[in-house]
Amino acid sequence: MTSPTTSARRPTRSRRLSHARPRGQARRIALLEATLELLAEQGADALTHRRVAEHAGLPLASTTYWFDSKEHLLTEALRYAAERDEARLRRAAGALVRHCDADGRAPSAGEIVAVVLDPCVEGEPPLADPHGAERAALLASYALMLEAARRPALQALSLQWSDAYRDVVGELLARAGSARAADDARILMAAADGLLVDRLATGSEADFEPRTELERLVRALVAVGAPR
Amino acid sequence: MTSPTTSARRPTRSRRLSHARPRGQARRIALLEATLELLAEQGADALTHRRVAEHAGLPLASTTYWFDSKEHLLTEALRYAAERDEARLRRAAGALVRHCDADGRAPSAGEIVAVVLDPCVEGEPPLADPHGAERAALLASYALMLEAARRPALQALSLQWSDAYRDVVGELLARAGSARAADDARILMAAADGLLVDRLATGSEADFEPRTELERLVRALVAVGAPR
DNA sequence: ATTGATTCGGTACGTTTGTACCATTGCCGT
DNA sequence: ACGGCAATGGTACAAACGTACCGAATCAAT
Repeated sequence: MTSPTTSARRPTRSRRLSHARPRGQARRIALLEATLELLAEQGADALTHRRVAEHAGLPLASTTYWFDSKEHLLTEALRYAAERDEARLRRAAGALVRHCDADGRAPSAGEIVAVVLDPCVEGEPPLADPHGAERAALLASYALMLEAARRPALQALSLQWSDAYRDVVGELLARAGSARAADDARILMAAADGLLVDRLATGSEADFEPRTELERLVRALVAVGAPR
Repeated sequence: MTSPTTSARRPTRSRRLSHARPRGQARRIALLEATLELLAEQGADALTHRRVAEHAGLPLASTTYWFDSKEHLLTEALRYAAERDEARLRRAAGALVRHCDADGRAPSAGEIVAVVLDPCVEGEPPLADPHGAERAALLASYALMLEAARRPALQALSLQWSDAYRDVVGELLARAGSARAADDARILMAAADGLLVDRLATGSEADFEPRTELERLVRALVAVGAPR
């Protein structure tokens, strides 16, 4: 395990001083990302200080230096994931709106779905990068929801995340002609979450395509308008 | 290290286990239910042999007697939850179909949604707490999905669960006039899961009503029919 | 009543866990 | 050059962990 070769390999100064390891605040970020990746790859019960540190290539004590406790580490990791994903969503939606405004047209169902699914379907092959950052973020976000279901401290964070999606996607749906944009956005996001989780959980990555199913849903919602 | 067989045994001479601790196979079930409740209340990382045993009111060694390992216990608990929920779904759907056949009419959107949401509004005998039962079953099923996302052994179980829902709900939607019942069922189940998780995660139990939102969705899907 | 198999439950053991401690190191204003 | 303070990282430790062990209790069939 340990290599007590104290005399054989003296730590060369150049190697130590170069940023082979992140230092300072960058180390904090590295620990957060290691936490998210571990959460997605191994599950919540595999999250330990030692595994996080090893996965980040950092010493054990760095985890307790930058985070008060294991719970604090998990909370901050989920906040980090939420903030990053919300920023991504607003960026993607803003780009779409500007693009449509320039053309003087409404966003299509396909474009709206593309914004929603942006982190999940970069390229078509989902198997190409099964342990990638997108999958990690996705699984981490669902792990957050389950944690938040029983931990009030996380519910505010989860609510903010959910509201952001409904706000942004609702704006897009309104432009597409939805008569009840906020409600439709909630349904669309719920369906997207459900489809993606089902896809991950069943491993049936070739049986159906979330994108086409969701486009059908958007068209149905917009076409039907408000009931009564 | 094989666990005791789960094959059917002849009934013991009398139901004498009223006041005493459960014994035999009943003890196995008690451990499974304790596992599910603990999973919902405390999360996956709080699942330990000692906590499960204590929650079931049984000695520590009973957990390793009836289940080879902690992983085996978790797997069997999720299988138990899936089988029970699938049976409940088929029972509820069958009752609705018979009722509609007797009246010579199609099931309404509200009735279909009621079948889907049935576990959330009706307490079941094995889980005691009327309000906790829905949460426990729901959270356990979502925990299963996340576990299955990274554990192939659970994907078959998760796939069977998902297929059962699509099969049963698809039949109901077809009767209601859906032109693409299987696809619509997938969307409806995904939306239901997403809405319920969002409700649990954000704690916004008064902000919206999944039932009315899902009825809107069903009407939209049925009305729009097959595109192209 | 005796027997053999199953079930029960107390206990023990080696490992892993979260976290605390503290000497050392790098950075920066003086 | 040199203090100081933040950051680093090796180590320590009690508690909790999964699991193994084995005598006692219970049951079905003789």
